[in-house]
Amino acid sequence: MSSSRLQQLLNYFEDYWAVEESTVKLLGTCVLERKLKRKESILGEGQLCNHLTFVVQGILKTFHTDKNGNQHNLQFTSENKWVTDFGSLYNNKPTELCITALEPSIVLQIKKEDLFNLYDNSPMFDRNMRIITENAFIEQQERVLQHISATAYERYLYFLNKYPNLSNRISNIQIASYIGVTPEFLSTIRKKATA
Amino acid sequence: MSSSRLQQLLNYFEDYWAVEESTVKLLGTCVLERKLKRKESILGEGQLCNHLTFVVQGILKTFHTDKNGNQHNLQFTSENKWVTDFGSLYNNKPTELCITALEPSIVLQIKKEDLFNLYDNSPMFDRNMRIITENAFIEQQERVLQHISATAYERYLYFLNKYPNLSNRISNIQIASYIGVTPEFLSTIRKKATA
DNA sequence: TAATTTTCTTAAACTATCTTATGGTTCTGT
DNA sequence: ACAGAACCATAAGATAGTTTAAGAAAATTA
Repeated sequence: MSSSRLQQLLNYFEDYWAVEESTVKLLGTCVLERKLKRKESILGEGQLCNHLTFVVQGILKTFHTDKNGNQHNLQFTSENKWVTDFGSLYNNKPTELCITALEPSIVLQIKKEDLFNLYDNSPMFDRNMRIITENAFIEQQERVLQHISATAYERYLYFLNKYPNLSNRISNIQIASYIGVTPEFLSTIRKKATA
Repeated sequence: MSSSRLQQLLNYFEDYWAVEESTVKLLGTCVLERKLKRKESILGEGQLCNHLTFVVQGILKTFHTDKNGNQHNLQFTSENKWVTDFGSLYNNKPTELCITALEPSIVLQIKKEDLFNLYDNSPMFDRNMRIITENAFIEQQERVLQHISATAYERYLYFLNKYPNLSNRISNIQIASYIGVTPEFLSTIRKKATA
C-alpha cells in the first residue's frame, strides 16, 4: 500500500504520543488499505464486524435500518477519524449497523486479531484508544443531551456549527437522517435558518 | 473506610481481570468513601470535575440544566457502575452537568491525580477503563439511535425493559426527563402501556 | 402522626413534526 | 453530453408532544 497513507496514520498518532519504533513496525505489517466507491460498504447488517477502520480520505456514514426499512444515520466519519461497531467487534455479535461510503473514499483497516495484538504489545496504543473512545463517548453524550433538550431547529444549527465542512459535502437527506427529522421538515427548517 | 466497600470494588474489577497485588494496594491508599443524602450532589454546574466515582449503593442522576432552567437527565448510575464528566475531568473545563443522589447513597471516589497514577502503574487498569468506556459508548450510541428512530412510547418500553429494577426505584418525573418527554406526556404514555 | 412537599393524572388548547403528493433542479454514471 | 436517478422545495392535512391548570394520591420531613 501507499506509504504516504500509512504515514498519515502515524502522523495522527504522533499528535497523541511518541509512537515507539516497534509499534510503527507492527502497524506497517498489519494495516490494510482499501478503496471504496460511492455507496460501497465496509460493513453490512447481520455481518460480524472484524475491523477497526481509519478514514484517510472521504466520508463514511454509519446507519441503522429499522423495521420499516428507514435508514437512520448514527455517525459520519471523515478524514482522520475512526469508525467501527464496538458491540459487534468485541462481543462477536452480528451487527445491526451498516457502514457505507458517501464519497469515493480511502480507508486503512486493522483486523481484530491484529488490533488485540497491538493492545498487548503497546500499552500506549491501548491508552490512546481509551482516550479516543472517551472523546467519542463525550460526543455521543452531547448528542443525547441535544435530543432530550433541544428542538430540531436547534439541532440543525448545532450540526452546521460543529461540522461546517461536512455540511457542504453531505446531502440534506443524510443530514436530516442524522439530526432525526424527515428531509421535508429539514427543508422548512432551512428556510427559517436562512431567513 | 469500610473494607467491605473496597472489597465490592475489587470484586467488580476481578470480573474483568486478575488484579495485581500492587494495584490492590494502590487502590487501598487512594479510594475515598463518601456518603450522600438524598438530593446531595458530588458535582455542580460550573465546577471542575476532579473525581471518578463508583456507586456502591444508591442511585445518582447526571443531568444538565438548560437556559430555561429545565433539567434533562443524561444518565442514572446505580450499584457497581461508574460516573464522571469525562469532558471536565480530562480537559479541565468547568462542567455543564450536575451529579446528584436520588436516594441516600454510598460512593467510592478516585481523585484525578490518583487515577492518572493508576493508569501509569497498571496497564491492566488502563485497559479495563478502555473497555468500560467502550461499553458506555455503545450504550450512548444505542440511546442516540432510539432518539432518531423511535417514538417516545417505544423509548419508554425500552427503558422499562432495560432497567426493570431502576424503574421501580425512580420517580416518573425522572424517567420522563431521561427519555426526553414531559411528565404529563409520560403519564398518557403509561396509560397506553398498561391498557 | 400531622404538615408539607412532591408526584401522578386528566383535559383542553397549542405547537412541532410527520406524511403524502407534486414539480422543478441538480447530480451521476455511461 | 444524455438519461436516469437522486435531491430539494412547497403545501395541506394528520399525528405526536407540550403547555397550562387543577385536583387527588403518595412520599418526606418535622
